[in-house]
Amino acid sequence: MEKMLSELVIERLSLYHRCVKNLKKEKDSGYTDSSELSQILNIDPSLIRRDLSLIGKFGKRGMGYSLNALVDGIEEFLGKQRSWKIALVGIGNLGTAILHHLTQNPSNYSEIEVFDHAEHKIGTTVEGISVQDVTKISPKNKIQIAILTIPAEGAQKTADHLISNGVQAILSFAPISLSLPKNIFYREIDLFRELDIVAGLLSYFNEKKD
Amino acid sequence: MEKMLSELVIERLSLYHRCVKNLKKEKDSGYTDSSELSQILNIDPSLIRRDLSLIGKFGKRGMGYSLNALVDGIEEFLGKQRSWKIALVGIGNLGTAILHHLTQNPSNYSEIEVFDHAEHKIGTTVEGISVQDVTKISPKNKIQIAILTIPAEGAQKTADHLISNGVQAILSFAPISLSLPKNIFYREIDLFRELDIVAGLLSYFNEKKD
DNA sequence: GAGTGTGAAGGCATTCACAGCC
DNA sequence: GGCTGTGAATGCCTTCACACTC
Repeated sequence: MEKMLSELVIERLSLYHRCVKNLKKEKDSGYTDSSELSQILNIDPSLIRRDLSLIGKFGKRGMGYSLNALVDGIEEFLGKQRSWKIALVGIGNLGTAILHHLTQNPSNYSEIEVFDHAEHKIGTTVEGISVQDVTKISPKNKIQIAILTIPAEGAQKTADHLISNGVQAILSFAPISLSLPKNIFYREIDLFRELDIVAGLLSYFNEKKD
Repeated sequence: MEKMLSELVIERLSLYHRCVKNLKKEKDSGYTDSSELSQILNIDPSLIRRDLSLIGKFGKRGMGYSLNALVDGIEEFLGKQRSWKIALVGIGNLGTAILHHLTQNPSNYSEIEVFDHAEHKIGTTVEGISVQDVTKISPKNKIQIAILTIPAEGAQKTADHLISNGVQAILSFAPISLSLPKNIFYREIDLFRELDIVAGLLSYFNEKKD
C-alpha cells in the first residue's frame, strides 16, 4: 500500500484540477509546469510537484506536465470519471441554489435525489426533481453522498438516519458540528462562520497597533 | 506585542463561539470545560485550552470556563461586538440565499449594500435592499468586507475594483483563485470543489483494497 | 538548459504531561 | 479533587536543494 495521503493533499488536488482544466482550454502548448501553477494558485512549486508526484509521475523533466495527462490523472484519482449518486437534503434557499447549479451544469453528479422534512415541500417539484420525504430514504436509494442544507436543529439526527441507510459521505452546510462514525467521510461548511472568520482576521491583524 | 495567532486559531475560535453560545442557552450551571467542548467539537481538550488561553485567561482552575465570560471574550476578540459594513456582490441564487439569511437573522452585519454587474438587476429591490451597479462603488460606501457571489469570469477584476475602493476583506464564492495584495484578508470557498473533495476522499480512502 | 522528483531540513501545529490554582 | 495553563515533546506539513532526466 502506498503512502497514505492526507486530506490536505486531496484538497489541493481538487484545486489543481480546477486550474489545470482551465489551462487546458486556454493554452495551445498543451503543457504547464509547477512554477506556472504556483503563480496562479499561490502555492509553493515544490509542494505542487510533491502532491502531483504522489498520485503518479505525470511530469516530464525539463518540460513540465502534459495538460491532458494531468487532467486525466487527477480526475482518475479524485473519482471524477465515475458517476456518483447524491442526495440533496433540505430544499431551502441554499439547497435550491446548489440544486440549480447541479442541474444546469454537466458533472459527474448527475444522479440526484432531493429530500426534505417539511410536509408542504414533499411531493413538490424543484428543478424538475420531485421532493421526497427524508424519513423514507432507504438503502434502496443507493445514495453515496448526501449534501445537507438544513438547519442545525435535527441535523445530527438526519445525518444518523442517512448513514444508517447507506450514505457513505456527507457535505454539511448545517451550522453545527456533527459527530459521525469515523468510516464516514465528511466536510462541514458554515457560510456565516466563514464571514465571522474574515471579520475576525480583519479585527485581529488589522488592529495590532501597540 | 503578544504572540501572533495563526488563521487556524481564529477558525477554531469562531467554532468555539458558535458552540459556547449554544451551551449558554442550554446549561443552567453557567460553566463549561475543555473536555465538554472537546466532546462536542471533536477537538483535543488541550488544544482548546491553548487556543482560549491565547486570547485571555477565562478559565478557573478546577471549575472550567464561565459561559458568559467566554462568549464575551471570544466576541470581543473576533470583532463581533462591533458592526461591520458589508457588500454582497452578485445577486444570483447563492447571493440571494445569503442575503436572505443576513436580513432575516440579527447579527453584527446589519449594514448591507447589494451590488451586481447585470443591467437588468441594477435598480431592482431584493430583500428590501436596492441593487446598485458594482462599477459605481466608491470609498464613500465605506465597505469593509465584500462577499463575492459571482462567476469566475471577471471575479479577479471585480475584486481588484473593490479593493481599490476601500474594501479590506473578501469572502469569495467565485470558483477561481484570486491574487490579492497581502494586506487584504480573504477566504475562498468553492462549493462544488467541496463536493469534489468529499467524493475524492470517498474514492481514495474507501478503495484501498490492494 | 530546464523542470521534475525527492531525501533532508526546517517550521508550524498539536498533543503530552504536569505544575499551579481554585 | 479537578481543571486550567503551558513548557517540552511529538508529529505533520512545507520548503530547500540538488541529483536526475528529457
